[in-house]
Amino acid sequence: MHNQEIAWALAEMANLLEILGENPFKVRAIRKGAMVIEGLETPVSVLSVRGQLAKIDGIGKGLCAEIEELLQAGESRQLQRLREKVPPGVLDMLQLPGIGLRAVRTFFAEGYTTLEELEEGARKHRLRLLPGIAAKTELAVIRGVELLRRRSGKFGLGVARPLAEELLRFLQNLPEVSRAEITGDLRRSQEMVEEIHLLAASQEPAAILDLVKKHPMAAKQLAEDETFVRFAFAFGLPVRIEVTGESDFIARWVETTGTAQHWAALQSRGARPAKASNGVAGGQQGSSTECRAAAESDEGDWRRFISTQEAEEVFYEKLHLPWIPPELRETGKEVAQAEAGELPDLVELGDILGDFHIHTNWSDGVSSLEEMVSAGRSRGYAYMAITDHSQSLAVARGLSESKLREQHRTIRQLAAREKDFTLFSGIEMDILGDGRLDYADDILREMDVVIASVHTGLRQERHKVHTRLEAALKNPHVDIIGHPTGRLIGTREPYDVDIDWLLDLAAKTGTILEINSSPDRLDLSAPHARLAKERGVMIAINTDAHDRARLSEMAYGVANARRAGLEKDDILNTKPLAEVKKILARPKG
DNA sequence: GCCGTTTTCGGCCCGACTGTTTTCAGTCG
Repeated sequence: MHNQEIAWALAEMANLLEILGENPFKVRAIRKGAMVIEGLETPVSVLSVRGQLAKIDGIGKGLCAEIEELLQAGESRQLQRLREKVPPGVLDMLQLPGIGLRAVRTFFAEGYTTLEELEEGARKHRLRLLPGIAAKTELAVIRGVELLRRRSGKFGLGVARPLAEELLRFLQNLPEVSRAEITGDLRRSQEMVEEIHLLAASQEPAAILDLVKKHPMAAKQLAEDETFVRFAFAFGLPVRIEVTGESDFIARWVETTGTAQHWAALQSRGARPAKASNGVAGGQQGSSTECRAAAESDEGDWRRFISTQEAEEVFYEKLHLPWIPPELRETGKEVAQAEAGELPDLVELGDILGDFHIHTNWSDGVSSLEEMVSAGRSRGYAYMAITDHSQSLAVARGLSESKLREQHRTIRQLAAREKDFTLFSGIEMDILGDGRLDYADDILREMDVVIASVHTGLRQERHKVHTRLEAALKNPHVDIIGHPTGRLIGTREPYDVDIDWLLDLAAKTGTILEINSSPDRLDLSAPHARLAKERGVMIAINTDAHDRARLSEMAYGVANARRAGLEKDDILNTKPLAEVKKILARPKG
C-alpha cells in the first residue's frame, strides 16, 4: 500500500468517527497522523520493516497498529466496521462547502444517505423543514453537489502523477518492453485527469498484455482488447496500459499525448496514425523507419541509440516542425506557431534556483527550519526564503511580532553558517478581512521577502476583496501575492476577484504574482499565468511547502507555468542571486 | 489517539464570519 493510500484510509476513518460522534480530539489525532504519513519521503512499508513507524511524531501505538494492519492485510477491520455504519454518500456530504458536521448528522438522522437524495431534498425545499437548516443551506447543498459532480471521476495531478511513475517503472523493468512512457492528459500536466494512460513498446505486445492482466495490481479489470488493458488502480483511479509494436510507438505516443485538435493539425500536415494501411506509421515519409532502423541496430537496445524524445523530435521534423512540448499540445494553434518559429522556450524544472514560499514548525509546518534548509540545499537551490504565517492566522500558529523577530535572528545565524547558499528571512503575511495588513510597515521593512496572502473572508463581495488586495499590492514592502485567487481545485471556488484588474495592478505596482505549486491549488492557473505574462507581470513559482517532501511539488508549478507558455525570464526564481536581490530591493511603482 | 510528563492522566491551535435566531452554534481557515 502506498503512503498516500494509507493516509486516505486514516483520513476516511477520522471522518467516519467524526460523523459517529467520536471524541473530536481523537478524530484530530487520526487526521494529523494521516497528514504526517502523506508527508513522509520514505515508504511506510520500509519504515515498518525497520521498526521505525512508532518513532514518527504523531504516530503512536494505536495508529501504528492500524497502519501495520493496512500494510499486511491491505485493509482495516475497524475501517470496514465503520463503513458498515455510515453509507459512503454521507461522507461525501462532508465535502460540501458550507456544510459541516452538524448539518450532515441532521441529514443522516433524517434518512438522507446519498448526494442525489440530498440534492433533491434541497431542490424541493424539504431540507429547510429540518431543525437548524434554512434556505441558504439548501443553496449551499445544490452548489456543492454541482462542484463535486464536476470533480467526480477525476483525480488531481498530485495523486495521478506519482502512481503513474510507479507503474511506468514497472513497465520499464520488464525485459520484453523496449520503451514505455506516460501519455495522455497526464503528460500534458492537466490539473485533473480521468485516467493514467501508459504506452509501452514491445515485439510481443500480446505477451505483455497477458503479463499486465495477471498482475495483482490489475485485479479490478475494467476493459480490454488486443491492444490495451484498462483497470482500476489505487483509489480506483483508472489505468490504461496500451502496448504497441516498436515501430508504431512514436506515432502512437504523439497521437495520444496531444488533444484531438493537436493531432488533427498534425494530420493536416501529413502525420499518419500508427498502424496505417501501408503498415508504415509516422510522418510523411514514415518517421518510424529511423526508429526501426535504430531498433535493428545496436543488438536491439535502441534506447541507447536514440532516446524516446529524440525519436519524437524526428517525428515532428518529418512534418517540418520543431518539437512541440507536450504542455502546449492543446488547441492545434500551437502547430502553426511552431511552423512560424514562434513557440516559447519554456521554463524547465532545472532552471529553478530557489523557492520563496516555505513554512516551518515555527508556524503550521511539520519540518524544522534546519530540515527545510538542508532539503533545499540537497535540491541544488542557490537560495530560499522562509515565510511562515503571520500573527492573525491563529489556527496556523502565526508568528507575533516578537516571535517573528526571534525567528529572523535564528535565520540570520543559520544563514551565516551556509556557504554558497542564501537564506532569506520572510513572512507570509495575512491580508486581513478589513483591508489592513497583519504587520506595520516598520517590521515589514526588516524582511527580505514579504508574501501577502488572503486566508480569510473568502466569500466577501468583489469590491471588498479588491480593497484588500489593493492595499497589499500598493504596499511598498509587499513583494509577492501568494495563491492570488484562493482556489482549491475541485474543492473551493476562487474568491471574487477580477483577474484583469489584479494583473493590471500587479503590472502597475511591480508586484510579483505567485504560481503556487501545490497540486491542490495551482494558483495562478495556467490561463491566468498566460495573461500575466502578456501584461509583463513577473511570476514566482513557489511550493508553499509545509514539510520537506513537498518541496518536490515544484515540478507541478513548473508544469503549470509551461502550460501557460512561461519562459525562464518570466520567473523570479530562475534568476541568479544578484538579480533576485536587485528585484527584491527595487522601489515599487 | 497522541503527547509529555510534575510517569499515568489531562490537555489537545483559535478567532472571525455566517447562518439561524434572536444571542449563539456552526463553519472555515
